[in-house]
Amino acid sequence: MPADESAHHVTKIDASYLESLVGYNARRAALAIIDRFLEQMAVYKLRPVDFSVLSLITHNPGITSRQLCSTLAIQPPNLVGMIQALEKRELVQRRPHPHDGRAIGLHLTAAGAKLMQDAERTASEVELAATHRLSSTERKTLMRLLQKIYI
Amino acid sequence: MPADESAHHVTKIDASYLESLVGYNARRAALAIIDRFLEQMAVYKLRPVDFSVLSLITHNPGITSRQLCSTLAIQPPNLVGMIQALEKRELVQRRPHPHDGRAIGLHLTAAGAKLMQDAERTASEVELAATHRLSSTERKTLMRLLQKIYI
DNA sequence: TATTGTTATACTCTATAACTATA
DNA sequence: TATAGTTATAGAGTATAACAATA
Repeated sequence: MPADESAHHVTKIDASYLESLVGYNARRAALAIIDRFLEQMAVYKLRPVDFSVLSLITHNPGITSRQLCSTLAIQPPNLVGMIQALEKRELVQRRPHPHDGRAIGLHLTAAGAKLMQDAERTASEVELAATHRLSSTERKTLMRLLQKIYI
Repeated sequence: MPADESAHHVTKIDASYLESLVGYNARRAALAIIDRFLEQMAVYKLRPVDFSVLSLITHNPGITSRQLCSTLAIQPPNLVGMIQALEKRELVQRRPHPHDGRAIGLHLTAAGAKLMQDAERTASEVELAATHRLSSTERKTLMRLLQKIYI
C-alpha cells in the first residue's frame, strides 16, 4: 500500500463501521421490506401507513384519530387527509364518539373489512418472503429485540 | 360485550397484529434510534445521511459518488447537493479519479477526519444508549438478523 | 452504446402554527 | 385551561427525465 492515498481508487467498499450500528441496519432492513410491501400491496392501493391505520381500526373498532396518531407516531394534521381518502373509498366510516363530543370513532365498512382480510394475509406473506432467510425462531427473536428498542 | 359495537370506545389499543410484522418493528426501532441520533449529532451538524456518507469516505478514501449511491441506496441527483455542502464546509475534498476521467474520488480533509473521529465515537455512544436494554450478545444477534434481510 | 456526474423538477413525507368546537 | 379534529403551509426527503463528458 503506497504512502500516498491520493491516487487510490476503491474496488471493494468497506461498510463495516456502518454495519456495526443498529440504527443503520434497522433502517436498511425496514426499507428492504417496505420495497416488497409497496410492490405486493399496490393491488389494494394501500401504502404502509394506510395499511397500519386500517389494521388498527380493524382490531380496535371505534378508535379515534388521536389514538391512531399516538400509536403510530403520526402528526394529527398528516392523518386528516388519509382518513378522508379512506372514507371517500368507502373503506372507513366515522361515527360520533359515545362519550366525547369532540372525538370521532373510526370503523371499517363491510368493504373495508373484506379488503383488510385479504390485505393482512398478503402483508403476512410479504413478511415471510422478506424474511425467508430467517427461521421462525429467528423472526420471533428479531421482533422481540426490536421491540426492546422502541416500546 | 354488547352485540352492537357502534357505541364502543377504545381504552387499551391492541397493536398486536402490527407488532407481529418485522417491517413495522424495524421501522419503529429505526425511527426511535434516529430521533436520538438527530439530537446527539446536531452538534456536528450532521444528519444520518451526511454521517453515512462521511463514514464511507473515511473508511474508503477515493470512493466515488456512484459507489456511495449504490452502497447507501441513494439516487445520484440527491447526493450532489450533499457533497457540495460537505465540500463547502471543507470536510470533503474532490480529486480526479486516477483511472476514470468521468469519476471523482472523494476524500476527507484534515478537518473532516477530525470531525469524523469525534462523530463516530458519539454515534457509537448513541447506539449504546438507544439499545441499553439489549445485552452485548443481543445487539450482535439483532444486527446479524437484520443483515440477513437486506444484504 | 453505457456510465459518471449533473441540472431541473415534481412528488411524497413530515412538521408547525393557528383555528373551532367541545371537555 | 386543555384536548380532538382541522386547515394552511413550509420544509425535508425522494424520485424521474434529460443532458454533457468520458468510457
